[in-house]
Amino acid sequence: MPAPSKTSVDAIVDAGRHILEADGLDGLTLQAVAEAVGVRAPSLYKRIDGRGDLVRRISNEVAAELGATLEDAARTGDPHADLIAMAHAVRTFAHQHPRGYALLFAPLPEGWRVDPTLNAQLSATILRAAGEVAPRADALKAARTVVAWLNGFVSMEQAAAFRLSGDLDEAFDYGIDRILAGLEQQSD
Amino acid sequence: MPAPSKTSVDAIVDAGRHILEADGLDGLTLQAVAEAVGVRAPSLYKRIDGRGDLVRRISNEVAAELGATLEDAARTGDPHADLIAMAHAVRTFAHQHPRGYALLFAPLPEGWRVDPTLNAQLSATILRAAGEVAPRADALKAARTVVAWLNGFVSMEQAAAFRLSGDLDEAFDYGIDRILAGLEQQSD
DNA sequence: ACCTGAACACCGTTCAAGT
DNA sequence: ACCTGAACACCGTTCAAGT
Repeated sequence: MPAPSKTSVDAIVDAGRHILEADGLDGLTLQAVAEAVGVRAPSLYKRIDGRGDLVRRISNEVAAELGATLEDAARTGDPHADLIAMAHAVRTFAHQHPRGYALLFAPLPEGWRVDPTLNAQLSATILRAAGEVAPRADALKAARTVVAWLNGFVSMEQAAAFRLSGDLDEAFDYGIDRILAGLEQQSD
Repeated sequence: MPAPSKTSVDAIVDAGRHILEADGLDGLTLQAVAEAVGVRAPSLYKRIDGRGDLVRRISNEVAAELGATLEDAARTGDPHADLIAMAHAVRTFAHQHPRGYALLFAPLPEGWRVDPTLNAQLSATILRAAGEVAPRADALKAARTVVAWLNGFVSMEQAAAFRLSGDLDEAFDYGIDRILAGLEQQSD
């Protein structure tokens, strides 16, 4: 007599995302997830391959959403304007899903990390625009400069690492403006 | 009959740093630290206030070391050259103490975080140089741009988040060069 | 004064037993 | 086929008991 399913991978990952955002990675226990979806913790192993696998699945979902957000933001066709729009879109996304965003760049154990394919797709949109504001030969380096600054700014903002006062919105706008100016300037 | 001391705060924090670098934050258990210093786990509570307090003390030690490294790197007096030297010094430090460096910017629970005073001291050296390459009124925003990029670059490098190929040393030199160019350029 | 074993409330994970 | 309780090996933390 087969026992009827009480949950699903999707329900588990969704519950996991909510718990992650509410209680942080430490609060994301299999027992909490199990309770949220209405089973006992051991039953989760029928759908997922343990806690690391759950974290990886959550990261993948966040990365896919962030990728879609990025694509949406790059619509004018003007690479300078698109990069600014993408930067703001990423920052807004990070504000809406702080723990999920942090997961994408966290130094997690091997096998917990986001699917490299998703990460590459994420870079592609920025890479394209960066190759148009900077000399094409510098496209990858230019994209890395933008992404490093963007992720660094958002990460520090979330970790409350900007201790001194001062308007962070203004600092963000200043940063992307000055970086684009540097990339657009002809290097000798 | 008083029992003789078998360990000290310094020994505990030092052992903790070694275990952190070797096994990561998850591996930094009080049992592992206790074994390393030759006592049982409950005895640690005579010196430190639990695991969070240990993490905070380790962060503080790392921050102080990084601060000293930064000061050492800024010696030419030329702010442009000093900023480049500081950027390289931070990256080298992060390579030497990857888990400790990550701790400084990790989104840790309240009460685990590094002493704000140390964080501010850390920024001060960069802030001074940034205020000389950019207009003085933009000093704080300029410093934040450099620090965000620097921390973002190093964090992504450590999280293996730069998936595409390409020379990272070259990308690093390119990044600091272009950012300084942007900061030095007169904004209209 | 410091150290210890025992205990408690949690974890993740495995597995035999139920339906 | 899926779910469950029990069990195991770990955690952090508290505390009474030892010296």
